[in-house]
Amino acid sequence: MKAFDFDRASKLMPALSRGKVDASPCAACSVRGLTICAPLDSQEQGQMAAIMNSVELQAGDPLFDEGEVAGNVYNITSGTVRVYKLLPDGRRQVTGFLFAGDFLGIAKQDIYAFSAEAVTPCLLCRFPRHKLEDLMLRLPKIEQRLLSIASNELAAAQEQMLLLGRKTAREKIASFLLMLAMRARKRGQVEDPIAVSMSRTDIGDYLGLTTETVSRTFTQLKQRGIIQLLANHKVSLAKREVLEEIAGGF
Amino acid sequence: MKAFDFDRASKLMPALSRGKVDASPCAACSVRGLTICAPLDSQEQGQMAAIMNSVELQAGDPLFDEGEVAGNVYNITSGTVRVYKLLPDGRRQVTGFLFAGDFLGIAKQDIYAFSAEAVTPCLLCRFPRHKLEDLMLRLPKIEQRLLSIASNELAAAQEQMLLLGRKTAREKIASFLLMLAMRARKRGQVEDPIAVSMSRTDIGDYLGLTTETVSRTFTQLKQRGIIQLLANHKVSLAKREVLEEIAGGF
DNA sequence: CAGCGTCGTTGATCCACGTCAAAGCGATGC
DNA sequence: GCATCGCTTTGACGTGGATCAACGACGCTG
Repeated sequence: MKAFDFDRASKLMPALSRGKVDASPCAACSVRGLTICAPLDSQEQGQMAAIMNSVELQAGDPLFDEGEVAGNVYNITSGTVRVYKLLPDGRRQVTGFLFAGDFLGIAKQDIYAFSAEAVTPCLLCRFPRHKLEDLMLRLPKIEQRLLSIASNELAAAQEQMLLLGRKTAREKIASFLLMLAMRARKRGQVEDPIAVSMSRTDIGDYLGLTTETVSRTFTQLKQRGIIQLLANHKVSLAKREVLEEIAGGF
Repeated sequence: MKAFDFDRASKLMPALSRGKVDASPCAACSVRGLTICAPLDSQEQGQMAAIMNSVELQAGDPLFDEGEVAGNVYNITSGTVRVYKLLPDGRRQVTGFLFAGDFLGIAKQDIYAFSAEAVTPCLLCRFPRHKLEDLMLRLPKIEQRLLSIASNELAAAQEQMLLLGRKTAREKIASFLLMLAMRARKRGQVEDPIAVSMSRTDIGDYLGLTTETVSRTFTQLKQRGIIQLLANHKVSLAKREVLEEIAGGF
């Protein structure tokens, strides 16, 4: 398990060393309503901003690795992050994709239970855990929000277990596309031609399939006119009802 | 989705209607150290006990169904509970087994995201959610404990996704047996001849396999001398190191 | 202690998906 | 404009686990 390379990270994330943030970085935040900051008033947001640093990542950059001391939590402002676990022989399970507005870093004890990497270029807000915990004592709303986020993630994890354990390849792909559409809608983005920002390999590792099966299943759905594969990794859900029927109870 | 039948439940759970609890039911509780009550002093435990009801279940009894209004949370005192989700055509994914000391009922919004049933006869402590939420405002330790429980469950869920998406049948069974042993140890029970309280079907639905495959894999491990199948659903982990090697990074 | 129902085991066969291999197909750089 | 590289697609083939079908082994009940 490779440790987080802070020197490399500093070069890759210029904002990280700058330290000082803008006067009111949160005022302009487009995902404020979605995330952990949602229940806070502007004075309280200021307290959050005071312990926050901005982080910028290139596609492929690691955020942290499984087993590492969990020093920070993150809020994604833009971009896509993948979260995954590895088996010793290299088999990988992507346990989630995170988008703008999503929160990252809830950890049992003080050790990350998974690794995280940028899928696309990303902007994030980083909070040192111990400072956030101090702040939680004064602002219990944060802790409540965190519990609510954890509950939602738990429900999503159970849905994903149902998918991994009991759905066919076609049902998995259909569920995946609908999940992307649903989450794009939640953060106010267009949800018909959805942007599929991750590779076939990432999708396969998320759904418990190989890239070949993912590719074949996309082709099959395309040939039946259920989806359209467009340029720039966009996918149109031509027959959403059919997709919903295939997904089966997502 | 069948709603929870309260009348039937009342008959099945005599303790439920009794309402009044013993003077200090928690003092004698054998799982106090493991569960949500762990961080509370005896006066605070009294406050918990005041909003608590005892519940007794027979094997197979439902606790609640997915989609139902999440009115209660539970603490398991003894027995085994299964938590699961269904697809419309009846395919089932067991998302977890719960044992003495485990907490049940963290729900996103106010709707259960899964169903729960007794696998064996069970004793539980039941807390009405709204009363527990009131108590949380006065005892933030409870909320912290709940967040900690949720974090642990999240880590376990990710481990299970790795298992479901990327492990072979043999690796799944090995991981499952080691998980049972580990959890038996945590609650202070014997962990070598482990008690396997659930059926092959339950195990299959937990691991994303069929009963036949579960049975064949058990037989295979037995023939290789790695485990022994004893009477009364007990299994001895004859060669635990081999099992750990097979499980691969659990 | 015989009869019955549930659960577990075993065998034969099938198929959805994995594996292996090679050919498109954009992007990027020279 | 053409070589290169990574990603995706497509094809041929193999296989792990599912399915279908008996059969055995308990535990329960009368």
